[in-house]
Amino acid sequence: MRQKKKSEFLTEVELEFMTELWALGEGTVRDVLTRLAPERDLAYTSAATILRIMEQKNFVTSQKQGKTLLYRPVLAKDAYQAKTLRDLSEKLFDGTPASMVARLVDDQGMSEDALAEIRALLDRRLTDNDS
Amino acid sequence: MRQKKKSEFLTEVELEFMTELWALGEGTVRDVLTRLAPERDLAYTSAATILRIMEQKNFVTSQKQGKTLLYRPVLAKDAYQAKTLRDLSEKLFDGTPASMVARLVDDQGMSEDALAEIRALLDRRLTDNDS
DNA sequence: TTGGCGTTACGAAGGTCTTCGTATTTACTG
DNA sequence: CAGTAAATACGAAGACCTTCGTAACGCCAA
Repeated sequence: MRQKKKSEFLTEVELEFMTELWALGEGTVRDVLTRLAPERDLAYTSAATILRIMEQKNFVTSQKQGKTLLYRPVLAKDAYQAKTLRDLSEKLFDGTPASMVARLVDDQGMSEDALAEIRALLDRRLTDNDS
Repeated sequence: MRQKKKSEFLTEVELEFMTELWALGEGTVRDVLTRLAPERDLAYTSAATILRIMEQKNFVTSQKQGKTLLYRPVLAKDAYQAKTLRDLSEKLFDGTPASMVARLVDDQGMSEDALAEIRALLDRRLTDNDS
């Protein structure tokens, strides 16, 4: 029985759950469910199933805490963000991250401050590498 | 019969096809199929099905050219890129596009050249706004 | 120990995605 | 007009995703 399709990325719902786990650091089914918007109205067993599947896919690990399972993200949010951007850059931006930034800067309502902040970050990164 | 789930984004394979259509401007099933990597080895009828579905979803339009259909993207690549970034920013970057750029810049896999290019882009944008 | 309640495990239904085979249509050629 | 080659339309299979209901499990209180 093959390990199916190496699933590298979170599905829509999995991302929804992982977002809460990242915010919490760790959490039970109940913890995550509680944090979802009230209008989400997902059955408890559905949430449990989603987390169990996420563990099968190695997106989270679990550990028994009394009678309940405590889930933890395997990958930090930072790392997953970077991974996702790399993938998107490759698939939709011809593998040139600069074109991604270009599109962001052109089309998003990014504030002057945000832009300046990013440039400062770049300067720091570039001089660091020069050393 | 409801209009199902309003599908805003391309699936994996649809993006693969749309990428070729964007590069071509327009094209037939044969045109797109020819441009795919040889090892892709997709049946002609599969390609035709994918484009037909993409038309149902309003990602492309078609027009008869002799006996064959000529497909055209509905959305320009720029516009789709922007749309995708907006969605990603919202779902994975707390709705702050600047944090997206920050993550890109932090990523160790990014080349010196790419970083310099991004800074040039930002500089241009900032001086433009100063005027 | 036993009942009860919250949790976990499992299976199934309904939907989408990807791929292909078969059948039909179309335009051209003799 | 009939035949051929290419294109289109359609249906179906198999995979995955999302959701839930039912069953089994585990802990604690009376």
